[in-house]
Amino acid sequence: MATIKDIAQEAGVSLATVSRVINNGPKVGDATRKRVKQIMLEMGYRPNANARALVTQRSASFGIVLPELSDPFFATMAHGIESVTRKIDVQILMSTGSIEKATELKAIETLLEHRCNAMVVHSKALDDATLINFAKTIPGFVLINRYIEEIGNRCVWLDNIAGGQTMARHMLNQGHTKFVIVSSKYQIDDPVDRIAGIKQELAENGITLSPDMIEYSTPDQEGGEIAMQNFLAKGTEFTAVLAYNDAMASGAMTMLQDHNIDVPNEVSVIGYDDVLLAKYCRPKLTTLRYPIEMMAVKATELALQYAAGTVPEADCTFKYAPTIVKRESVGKAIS
Amino acid sequence: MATIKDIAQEAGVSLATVSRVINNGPKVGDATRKRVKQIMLEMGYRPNANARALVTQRSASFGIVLPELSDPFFATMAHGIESVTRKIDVQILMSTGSIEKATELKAIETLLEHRCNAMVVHSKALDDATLINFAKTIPGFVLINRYIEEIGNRCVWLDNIAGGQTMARHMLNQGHTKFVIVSSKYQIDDPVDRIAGIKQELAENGITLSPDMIEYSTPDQEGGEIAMQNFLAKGTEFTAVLAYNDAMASGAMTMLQDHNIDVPNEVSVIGYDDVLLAKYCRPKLTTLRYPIEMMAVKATELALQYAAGTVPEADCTFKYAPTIVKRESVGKAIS
DNA sequence: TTGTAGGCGTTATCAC
DNA sequence: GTGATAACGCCTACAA
Repeated sequence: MATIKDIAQEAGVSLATVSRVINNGPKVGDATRKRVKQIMLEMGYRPNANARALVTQRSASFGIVLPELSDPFFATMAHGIESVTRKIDVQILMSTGSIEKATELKAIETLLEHRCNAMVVHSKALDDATLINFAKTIPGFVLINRYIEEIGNRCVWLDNIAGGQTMARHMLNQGHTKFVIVSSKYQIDDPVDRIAGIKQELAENGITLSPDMIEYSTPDQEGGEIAMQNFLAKGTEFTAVLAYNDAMASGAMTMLQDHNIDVPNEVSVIGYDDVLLAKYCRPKLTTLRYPIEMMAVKATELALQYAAGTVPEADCTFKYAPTIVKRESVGKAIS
Repeated sequence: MATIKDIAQEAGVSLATVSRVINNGPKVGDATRKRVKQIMLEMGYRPNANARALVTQRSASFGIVLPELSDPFFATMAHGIESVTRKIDVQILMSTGSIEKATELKAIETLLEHRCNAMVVHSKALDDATLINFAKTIPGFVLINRYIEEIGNRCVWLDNIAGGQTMARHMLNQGHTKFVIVSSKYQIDDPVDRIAGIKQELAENGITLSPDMIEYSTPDQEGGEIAMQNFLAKGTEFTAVLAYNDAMASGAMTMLQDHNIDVPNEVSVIGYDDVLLAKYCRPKLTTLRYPIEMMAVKATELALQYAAGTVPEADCTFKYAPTIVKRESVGKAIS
């Protein structure tokens, strides 16, 4: 592959001149510039990103670490990130850390080896201290979907407590009083916070939730089915189910329907996330919109800013609140 | 950030020795090795991937170019790729080229600038010649979802003609005779081939499809709705609809249901791809399984092999055929 | 406006 | 076993 040297030789100029042409440097004669460009084209010259990153001390790639791509939620997140990096001609270097401490750590370190100075990371397993430490040494380090007070200005996150409250309130407004929660068995912050929010809102309305009104399962369609099956088997009485996410909500609905329980006429179901399937399942799912794409965009811009040394206003915060999307799975409580 | 030089100084050895330790080189004293490792740990040393790539002449990252991530189909593809690169500690460098010639080209070139020597690319807009040329200069260049004869051993693709035949045959077997196709308005190979396959199969059964039995629209839920709306508006008679993909099928079903036409009792619908939503929509979608994840894995392994110089058997081919997944959206034709 | 030279962090080829 | 030292391809003062 042709190098800058080859071009220089062919054009009869020095390396420096070619370099200037490549980088649209200021002081190059018009004729020279044109000729060099021509030759670069002919020889199919392609700058070596590695060499450039080495000397420049900064990579042209933007790091992202997320659990996995097959989940539409994360795919959407990646899409948000990509939508901004694309505009500024920056490549995405992707690392996956499947919600495991070791993998997440490794994911970040790999990005570091590539000298990414801007990255948005989704980490649930790593402890605060580790993350804080990274934030202090990596200029453009930004966390998404997590809040750590000490580095609050580098966190783009969703208020899950508010989310839980909103879900509960919506059901309350429809007259529901018998609640059941279909939650995730992975006890990261998210499910914990959401349940806290729900309980809080219910408590304010004089309702307490006994532990057996919560079933924990894998946060997917199947998990939702199983959780609902358990409630049904236990003979639990309820008219409102609050799910950890849309997939679980969908699974719960399926199971309900299999038992000839009508949604939303007999039982109401609400999801969380508002991913694609919420629109596709029948009845269409009423859910909370997790503005993940918007948040991803914000996080990316933030990371880029920090990396560029542009520090945002002092202790600004990037907290988002989920909003309700009313579709068809929630109805008035049967009186 | 600490460099190999810092380590050497601190440990009182030469650069060469440190380098050997890092790469588990052969001739290093046990004591020295241990001491150096200790110091690397203490100083938080991290090899510089760029420097390494520069001198080594090969990148530790695997390139992938795809249209976009928000589409679950491509997210699944990316997931397949990631599942193999993860095992061998290789990072993914992602480029998006939104089915446009210029963008696709740029996506590949960027990867090249990073000196990726293995990549799997999904390109629909670039012409054969360009792709063939890349295949000849890039060791580990592999195409996915596209077949070009000249570089057939670097193509991992799905037989869409067979797919079309399979769809049609399945409907035929249920006794259907009145067909309608909901296709994509983007005239890349895929829809064209599928329609060809369908027509072929129908022809063998004495059925010809007039052009107005095909509606073209955007290949998503909304496009499916619009296409179906058009058929309904035209008063077209049919009992079987063959969709370009699951999203369109789902849209068509929704529109049918909105008009109180029962699926599958009055009209049968079949999709293509078998993405997540096929399981979520109601009735559950009968569709063709596009083994994209498996194919992505294959493509990745292939790219890695080629990049390593291991040439697979001479003119091997990597053609996949979609298989039918029977769910609930197809029924016997009403007699 | 153009050229020279030093260095970015590694690996690899020699010597010792 | 270990240590110099020359690349790798590029950028960037500093000279000319």
